[in-house]
Amino acid sequence: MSQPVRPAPPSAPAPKPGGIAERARAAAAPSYLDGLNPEQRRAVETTEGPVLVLAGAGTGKTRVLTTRIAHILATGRARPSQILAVTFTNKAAREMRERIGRLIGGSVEGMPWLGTFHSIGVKILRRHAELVGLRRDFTILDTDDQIRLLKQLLSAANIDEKRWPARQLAILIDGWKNKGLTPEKIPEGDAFVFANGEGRRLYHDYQARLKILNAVDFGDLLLEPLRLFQENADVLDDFQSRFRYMLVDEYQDTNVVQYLWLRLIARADGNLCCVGDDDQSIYGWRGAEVDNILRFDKDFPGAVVIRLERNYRSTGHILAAASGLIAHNEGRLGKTLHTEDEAGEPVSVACVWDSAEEARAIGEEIEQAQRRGHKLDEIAILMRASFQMREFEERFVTLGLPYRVIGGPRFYERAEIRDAMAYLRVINSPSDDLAFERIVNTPRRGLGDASVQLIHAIARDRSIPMTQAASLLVDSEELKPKPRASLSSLLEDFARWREELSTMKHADLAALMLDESGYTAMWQADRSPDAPGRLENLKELVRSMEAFESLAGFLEHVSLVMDADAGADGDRVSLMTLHSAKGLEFDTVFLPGWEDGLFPHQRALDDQGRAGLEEERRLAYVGITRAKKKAHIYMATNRRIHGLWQSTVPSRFLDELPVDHVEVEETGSVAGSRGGYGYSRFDTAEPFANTYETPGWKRAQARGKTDFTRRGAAPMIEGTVIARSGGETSFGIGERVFHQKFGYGRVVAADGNKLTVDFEHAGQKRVVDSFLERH
DNA sequence: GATCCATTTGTTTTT
DNA sequence: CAAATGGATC
Repeated sequence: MSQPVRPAPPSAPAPKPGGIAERARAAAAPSYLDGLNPEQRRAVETTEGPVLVLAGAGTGKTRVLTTRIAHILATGRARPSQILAVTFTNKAAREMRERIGRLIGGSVEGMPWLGTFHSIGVKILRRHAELVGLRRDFTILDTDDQIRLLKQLLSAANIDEKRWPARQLAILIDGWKNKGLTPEKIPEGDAFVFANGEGRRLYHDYQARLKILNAVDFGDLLLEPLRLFQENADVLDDFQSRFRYMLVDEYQDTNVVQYLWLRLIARADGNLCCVGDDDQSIYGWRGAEVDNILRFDKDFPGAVVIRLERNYRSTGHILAAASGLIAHNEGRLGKTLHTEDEAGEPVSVACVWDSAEEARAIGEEIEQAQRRGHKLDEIAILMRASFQMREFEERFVTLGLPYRVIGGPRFYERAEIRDAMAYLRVINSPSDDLAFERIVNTPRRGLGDASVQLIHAIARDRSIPMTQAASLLVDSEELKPKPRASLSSLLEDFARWREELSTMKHADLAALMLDESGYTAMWQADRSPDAPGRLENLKELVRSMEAFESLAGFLEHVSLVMDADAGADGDRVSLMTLHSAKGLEFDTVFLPGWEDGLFPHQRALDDQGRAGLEEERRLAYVGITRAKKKAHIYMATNRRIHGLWQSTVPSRFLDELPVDHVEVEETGSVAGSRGGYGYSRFDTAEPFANTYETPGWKRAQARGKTDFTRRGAAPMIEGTVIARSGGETSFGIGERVFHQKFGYGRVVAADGNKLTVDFEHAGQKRVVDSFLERH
C-alpha cells in the first residue's frame, strides 16, 4: 500500500467528477491522483523504465494512461513534444487528447506525437521522405488504388488474374509488411504461395511502382519508418533521444512491425509503458501478435508488471459470466477480475426463430426500456459481422427508433467520395496516376480503354506521369479527333483548377470543380434511388473541407482518419461490430447471432483452428464486458446463409457461460408467432386501425412478394408497431421530402409523427418524421 | 465506346 | 441473394 498522503480508505468513493469539491482541490494540489486505487496509482507513478500494465476490461485503463501522461507533464519530467503516445484508433487518440487537457487544465499545447501508429508513421516519413526514396508530398493509397495497381502489374506479368486474384496478392503483401518483411526478406516458402513463386518479384515490382508514383500504402506507413530507422543510425538516434516517455495503448493488438519499431525507439531500458489485455486481443487476422504482450518482460528485462483487476464497470453477474467464458481459453496470462458492485441481473439468453424476429424482439425490448426511461445512448447492439446490421436498421426505421451506425460503411469508401477525392488528388499532385486514371472517364467523356491504354504506353515509355503523357498525346495525331478534343479540354480544366487553387478557398474550388467537370451533373441525371444520397455526401465532403488549412492537409486527413463523424447527435441506439466496440461501454448491450458458424465464425475456425476459436471467444468476452448493467444474448434457430435458409446450431459459447450467472429468457415469441395475434402485450396500446396500413403490409406490397417464411403470421407481427406518442408532425400532406435511405418522395398521409411517404424510387414507406428533411 | 444482360462470385473483423 | 464482373450486342 502506498504511503497515505491523504488518509482516505481505498474504498472511498471517487469525488463527483466536475463537482465543486474536485475543482477546488484541483486548484491546489495535483488532484489527478485522487480516486485512483493503489495499483492504478502505481501504474501512474512508476514513470521510469519499462512498465507493462495488464488491465482487464473496465479496470480504468484509459484513466491510467491519461493520468500518467498528465503526471509526467505536471511534474516537469518532459514537455508534451517529448512524449510518444500511441493509440489504436484515431478516435481513442482524440479522446485521450481531450482527457489530458481536462486533467491539467487544457493549458498545454497539443501533443504532437499522440496518435495511431499509422499517423505517427506518416509524420516521420514526411520528415525523412528522401531517405526512403519518396518525395515529401507522397500520397497515401487506399485499398482500392492498391488493388488497381496490382492488377496492372499482374497483367503486365501475364499472370491469369482469375487464378491469382489481385485481392489475394494485396492481402499477402499486407501480411508481409505487417511482419516487417521487405521483398528480399520474405521466406522462400512464403514467396511461393502466389503464382508459382512469382510472389517475391511481384512484391518487389509493386514497391518499385509505388516509389515511381511517389505513393505509399497502409502497410508502408509502418514498414518504411522501420526501414528508415534500421538504415539511418542518426535518424534513429534523433528519435530515441527525442522521446523521453513512450506509452502504448492496446498493446495486445500490436503486430510485428509495430513491435520492432517500438523496440528500436525505446531500446531495452527506455521509459516505455505498454497497456493491454491479452484477453481482448481480437486483431490476430490483421497480424497482431498476442505474443508481444505475453513476452514483454523478456523483451524488456526488469520490466515492472502491474495488474489492474478491479472492475469498475459491470455488475457481478456480467463479470462472472464473462470471466467464466474466457476461462475456457488456454495460453492466457490469467487475471481474476473482481467488482465491488452489486450482483445485478444475470446475463439473459433468448432464442428466437430467425433474424427478422431477432430484430423485432430486440427492437421491442429497447422500446420497453425506453418507456422505463432508459436512455438510448446507453444501449448498443454488438454483432459479429456487419451484414447483420441491415436487419436491425430496417426494423428500427419502421419503428421510428433512432439509431446510429458506428464504423459502418465508411464515408471515404463510397464511390462518389473516392471520385471526388481523385479529382482533388490530381489537382494537388499532377503525378498521381491512380487518381488520374480513376477520373479520366468519370463522368463519361469518351475516353475509354483504348485512349487510356495509349496514355499508359506513353507514360511507361518515357517514365513520365500520365498527365504529362496525356498532354503529349494531345499534341500528337495519335488519337481520333473526338477523344483528342475531349482529353485536351480535360487537361485545360485541370490546369485552370490548379491555378485557381492559389486564389480560391479549397472547399469552394472543390465545389466548383465537381460542377465544372460534370461530376455533379452525372449524379443528378442518375435515376437510381441512392443518387440523392450521393449528392448529399458530396456536399458533406465539401463542407468538411472547410475545417482544413490546405488541400494537402485535408487529403492526408481523409486517407488516415477515414471516419467522418457526420454529426449523428441526439439520443440514439448504437449499432456496431464487436470489433469496433472495443473500449466502449453501455448500460445495456444486445448480442445477437450467437450461432455456431456465425459466432464463432466458421472462417476463423477453418483458417486458424484452435487459435481462431480462442480469438472468437475473446471477441465474445469483449462483447459481454461492454455491458455495465445488462447483457442480452440472442440466438436465432434459422438464418439465411448464402441466400438459403438454414437451421442453426447454438453457439458453443452459450454452453460455456457459467449457469449461475445466466438466465434463459422466455421470450414466448417463438411460440407466440405461431398464433400471430396476441403476440405483443403492448399492441393494445394504440393498434393501427387498418391492417392494410401496417408497415409490414406496405413493405410486402412494395416488394411485390412476401419474403416471410411463416405465411400469414409474420405480416401481423410486423404490424405490431407501438405507436408512440410522438405528437404532431410539422410536415404537410403533399410536401416534398428527402430520406437518407429511400431518397426523395412526397408525403401522402400523416398519423402523429409517423408519415406515409411515396418515394420516387422506393415506393410507399411509413417513416417517422425525424428521419426526413424538407426539400 | 457504351449499355445491357448473364454469369459468376463471394459475404469477418480494420489502421 | 446481392454485388460485381465479363461478354455480347447496339
